[in-house]
Amino acid sequence: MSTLRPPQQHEEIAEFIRQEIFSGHFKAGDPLPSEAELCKQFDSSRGPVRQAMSTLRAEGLISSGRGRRSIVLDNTRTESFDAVFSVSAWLGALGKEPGQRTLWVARQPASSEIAEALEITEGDPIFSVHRVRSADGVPCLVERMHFPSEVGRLIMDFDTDSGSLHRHLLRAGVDFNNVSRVLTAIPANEEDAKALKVEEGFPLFRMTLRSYTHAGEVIEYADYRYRADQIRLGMNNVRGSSSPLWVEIPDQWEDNPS
Amino acid sequence: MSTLRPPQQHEEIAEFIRQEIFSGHFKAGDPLPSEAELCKQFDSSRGPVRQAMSTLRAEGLISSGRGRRSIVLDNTRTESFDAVFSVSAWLGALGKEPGQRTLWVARQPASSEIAEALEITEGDPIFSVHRVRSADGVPCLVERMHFPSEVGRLIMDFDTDSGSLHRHLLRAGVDFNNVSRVLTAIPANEEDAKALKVEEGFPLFRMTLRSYTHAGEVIEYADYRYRADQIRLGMNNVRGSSSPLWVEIPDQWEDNPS
DNA sequence: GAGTGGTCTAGACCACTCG
DNA sequence: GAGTGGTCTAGACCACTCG
Repeated sequence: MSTLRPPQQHEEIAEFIRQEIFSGHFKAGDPLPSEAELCKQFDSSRGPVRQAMSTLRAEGLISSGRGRRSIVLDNTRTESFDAVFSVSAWLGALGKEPGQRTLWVARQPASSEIAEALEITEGDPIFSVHRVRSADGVPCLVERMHFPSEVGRLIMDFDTDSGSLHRHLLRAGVDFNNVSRVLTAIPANEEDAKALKVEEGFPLFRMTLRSYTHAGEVIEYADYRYRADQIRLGMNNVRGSSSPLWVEIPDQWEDNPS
Repeated sequence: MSTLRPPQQHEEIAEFIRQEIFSGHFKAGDPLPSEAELCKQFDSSRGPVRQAMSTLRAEGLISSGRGRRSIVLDNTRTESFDAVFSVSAWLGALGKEPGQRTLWVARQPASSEIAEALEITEGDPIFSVHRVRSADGVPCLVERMHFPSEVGRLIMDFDTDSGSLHRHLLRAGVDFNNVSRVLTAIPANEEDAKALKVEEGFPLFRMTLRSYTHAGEVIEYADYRYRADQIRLGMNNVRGSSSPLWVEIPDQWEDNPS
């Protein structure tokens, strides 16, 4: 439906510049056309042009400054919101064929950890799905998703071996508005080890994710584990734009083994 | 100097709302004042108000949508650009006392790895600084920074045991415009192990960082290593805003040990 | 139907960059 | 001094939400 909506002017302008960058017509370091030129080219006032530039700055594609042309930055990979919380979308964007094998699906009472993450009461019913995800057939990460019952109910008629669970939930009208993720490291447990074909204790990246509705209700808590030797996480930041990102030292910092 | 510039209207409005959120007057889930109300309150037209809202959306503090009030999101920690590339600024923001002990400083020819990262020729002179950084006196990360000679020259008259090197370089007029970071995992080598007081092979987070000028020249290549059990990295993303972030699977993916 | 934020116009002034 | 992007005004129309 949103794909049928005629694109807004500022979206058209941003998409034009994006395509020029990705296709290589605008190269890293090149100055962009001036705002005045873009206004003429798109028969637009400055508002939509500036909104497009703002979008591209937020994506880390360009850098702007008073008195000089905006220029194209070097790093062109950025993550769409979908890739942020859908493994299928993420692998698809990387040009890999996503696969999945269900380890188990359950309707169960929430453990204290999951209850806290979902902001419900311990013992409340939740739906859990554990899957191994693969890229071009190679096991790539273990995915453990937990949903409160009003969302989990929508999974009952979904074949978890068949692809993107998030796409299914979006189609069912679930209002995924924003996500919060935390990355740590953890040794592989028995289930991880079997699924990823490594030994127990092998170092893994652990990314936990909470999805919220616009109203702030938690509708998903998920735990993704990747082999730490097989993944890279990247970030681009431009001066003047603060990014929704943070790094912290947990409180048990003082514990100093070895 | 930039701190002496009178604040722009949109900055005042954004700062007002930010303070209301951080002080707890506006709580998670609360609706913000309408744009019309903020226009009256700040005797402003809609432009600056909308620009302030856009800033706060990019910071992950609020969520907006057509037809309804913007609301305050739950996760309020965000990273300023300074914290992105200055360990001193980052620890300061966490309320910890930053410390540093210089391991060594050298003017040396660039290795092939560093030359590639700095986009110079192998063997060109570079300045390197290796330091152990601590938080409240506890060793916290190993920092290895490499600068091309035109920047590195500015370090000669800086006491590397005395604090923020980036602040020194900023004052000297170095144009840090944007940074690109990559996070991976790596086992501790001998120098890491001694500095962080762990055994060789202990799992570390490795964050490499490249800083660029507005013109796209690389002015710094740095390698930070943290104990993987002592750090958490977080990200907040709102639907509709794509963030300058990516995750990838390196090419040697097929190698499947164990 | 009243209120809201998203989009857009057409103008203005300014700080800054660059030749 | 010409050109540029940053900021701001004062208006307009619209899609959407909500009671």
